[in-house]
Amino acid sequence: MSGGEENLLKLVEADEPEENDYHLQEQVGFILRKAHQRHVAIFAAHIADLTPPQFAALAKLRDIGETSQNQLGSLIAMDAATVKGVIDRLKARGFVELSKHEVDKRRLLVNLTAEGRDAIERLIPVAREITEETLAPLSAKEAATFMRLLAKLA
Amino acid sequence: MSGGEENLLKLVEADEPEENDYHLQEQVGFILRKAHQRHVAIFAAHIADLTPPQFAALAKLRDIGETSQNQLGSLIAMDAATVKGVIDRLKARGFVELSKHEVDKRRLLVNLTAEGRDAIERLIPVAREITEETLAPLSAKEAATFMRLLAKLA
DNA sequence: TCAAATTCATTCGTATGCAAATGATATCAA
DNA sequence: TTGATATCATTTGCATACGAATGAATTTGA
Repeated sequence: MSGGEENLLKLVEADEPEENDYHLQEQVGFILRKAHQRHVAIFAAHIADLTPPQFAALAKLRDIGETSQNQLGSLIAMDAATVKGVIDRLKARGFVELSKHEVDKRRLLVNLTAEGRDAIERLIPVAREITEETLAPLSAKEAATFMRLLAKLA
Repeated sequence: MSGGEENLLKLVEADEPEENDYHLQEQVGFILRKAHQRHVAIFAAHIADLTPPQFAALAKLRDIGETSQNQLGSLIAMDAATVKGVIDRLKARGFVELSKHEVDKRRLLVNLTAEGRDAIERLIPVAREITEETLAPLSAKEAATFMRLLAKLA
């Protein structure tokens, strides 16, 4: 029972076998946040005049055509408050137009304008480059594995 | 040479072998954003009175002790403007205290208060649960692989 | 049928997150 | 030494992101 015993006891005290140290840098949430930050920076470097959420809205509208604002939001993972701001700004830019649903008067329909369609068609090839650059630190095989696992977490 | 030929030609027209369709749901940036959202939701469910960035600041201060605001920011991946807001709110909550650097008068030193230290010590076990729950959709082996690849992207 | 519950959208408040501009201080270099 | 640079912090402006509250319209169910 020589020196250092107290510290050792402290370590073993807890119910679970927890280490005394905690490394923020190794936590999935912290790294996830950094990886997302890096992606956004790559996106901004390629597409300066549109944010990732704005791009997502246009890309989804291209896929499915006219939809209600909330429906669009749920498809691109934005709550009602967030999607409203995104759509407002896209409307101000002339990329989407809004109209009222004839039958269900609660709904606000969103659709691409010709300009919005041109923009998204033009940007999709750039978006492919952004995806490529984001995944560049990984080999093709690693990238495939990563995408598979990431999808499970999302 | 029967019907559909024109569509086929259109597809092959481009320089690169690009598909005509673009699936937002398969883009790494979009999934990364969703995975991050899910993690933040899990975090909030476990720790209601602190955000992930606030937690990160406290955890890092616990690691390294007193530092300047900007230095802390770079360690937890926040720019100067962002870290200022986070520290301001932690100060208002009594979790950190600020002081001027004696030699370099530009620097603003940040340190944990006793209350801040208590809080972070108490929350670290909860943070381990948050990490665990975030990775729960993956097997242990998958989680290890994922963390290794994610770190390469961050 | 009609009251209760649900859905759609808006608004408000709070918290990141980053670019750009600014001011104060410190460091470097001629 | 001093003039040019660089660093630290702050502020402003803009854009997500989400909880909570609200109001309008629709759907449900007893």
